[in-house]
Amino acid sequence: MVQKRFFGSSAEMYLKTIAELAHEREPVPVTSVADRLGISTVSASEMIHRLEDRKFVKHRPYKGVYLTAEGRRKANGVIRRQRLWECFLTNGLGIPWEHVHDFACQLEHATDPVVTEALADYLEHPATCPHGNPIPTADGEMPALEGVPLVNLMPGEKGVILRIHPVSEELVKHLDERGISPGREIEVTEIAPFNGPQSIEVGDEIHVLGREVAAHVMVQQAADTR
Amino acid sequence: MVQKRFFGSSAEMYLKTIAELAHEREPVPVTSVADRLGISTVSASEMIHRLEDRKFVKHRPYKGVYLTAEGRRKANGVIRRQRLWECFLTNGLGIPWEHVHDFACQLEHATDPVVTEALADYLEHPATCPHGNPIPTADGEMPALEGVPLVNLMPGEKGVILRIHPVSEELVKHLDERGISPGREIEVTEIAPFNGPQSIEVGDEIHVLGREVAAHVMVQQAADTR
DNA sequence: TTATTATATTAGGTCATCCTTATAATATCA
DNA sequence: TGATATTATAAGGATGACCTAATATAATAA
Repeated sequence: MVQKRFFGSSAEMYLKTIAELAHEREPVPVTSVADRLGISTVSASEMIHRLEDRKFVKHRPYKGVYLTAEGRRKANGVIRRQRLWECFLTNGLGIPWEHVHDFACQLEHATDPVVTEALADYLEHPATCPHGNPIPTADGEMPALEGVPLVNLMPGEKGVILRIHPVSEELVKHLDERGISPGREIEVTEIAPFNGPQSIEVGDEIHVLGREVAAHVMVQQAADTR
Repeated sequence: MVQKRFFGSSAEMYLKTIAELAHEREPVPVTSVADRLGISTVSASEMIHRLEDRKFVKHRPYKGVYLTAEGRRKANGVIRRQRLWECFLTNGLGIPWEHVHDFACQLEHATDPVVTEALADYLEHPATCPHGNPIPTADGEMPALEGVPLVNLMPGEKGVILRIHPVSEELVKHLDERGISPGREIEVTEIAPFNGPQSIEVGDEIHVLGREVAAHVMVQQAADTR
């Protein structure tokens, strides 16, 4: 029987999206939420009001949305489920890591807490998903995040890729095609003028990354040894 | 992003339900479908019309519903996903087999074909789910079913439990508590008068099963050696 | 064959989630 | 400060999946 959930997968997507956007900018503009979810701002606004009624978010008109403590807990729960599924899909089922994001996104809304925790046990409580992003704890805490956005590095600076913010499958695929994945060492060789794209050395190759893309790649910056 | 499916999980539940009820009686009365799904007959009727428009079922008023070839393929796809998940939840995650039914039911509607087949590979293509029910093939064929309903056995007749029709978690739990699970040998010791319940010997114990329940237990009947 | 029961349909509603179009309010920049 | 751009809200609709109550029709059993 199709069970009635006390709130639908849509609401979960909103909370997750707000949480993901929140550590780029807080408060999160409603417009960004709408864009990311591919819906109209009117609909997003509507839903955010409903989420506010249920005390999951706080909306400051013309500023943006914040998660409440409860909302953050819920959002982290969703993210936990998604990232655990990503681990399983990649490591268990052998699905290429650049594809698992969307599959996991479907599964995350259909996963009972009992299944989530059994899955975590089974996977031996991984610290991160295949993209390198930390997996929230069972009680809804997000582990502290390290690293700086790749886009902040200046020419000559080096680092190790920590994680890729999985905004979309296209982004992940784009990076994967350029050999950029967690653990790889990179060096910024050049930045084009006028806030232009970065040239990045990965292994023996040099790739050019737009700023938008590089903003979603987090690196552990190496001590500058020039 | 929440993807738009060309039809929702509800429709999948209808098809699955019709398929499950079909080998008890064909055509399947709309009332049975409604009962099983816990919805009104009006709603069921409505949805069945929609499914008929899409050529998944054929409805004969006052008789019941049949699946079309296409509908059966779809239904078997859903059942395949569910039963594969049941295998994983039981054998992989160690969730007790009497609990996995509902969890798998949630997951089945959120599972991409790519994931389904990767899962099947991972599980090494099991023939049956933990309840003993056959898993349809990737192209939507349901393997032939053996066995007779336990309720058909007469006192003195013996057999081996092949599978339990997973109608509900309660049914499975009820049977599990009485030691009735696939592979067990049983003997009918008595049938109470007036179409009453059966007494079943399992191991050293004797349990009494209502006819409704016993109708969902399929057995491989042993040659009568009295 | 008729009365009873089972099944189907019609009409009118609810709820969540989305939409477009139009207007109002605020922010920001020149 | 005033003009422009951004953000919010209001109004009206659409859709899918459900509901109840009332009525119509077919099946079945006395």
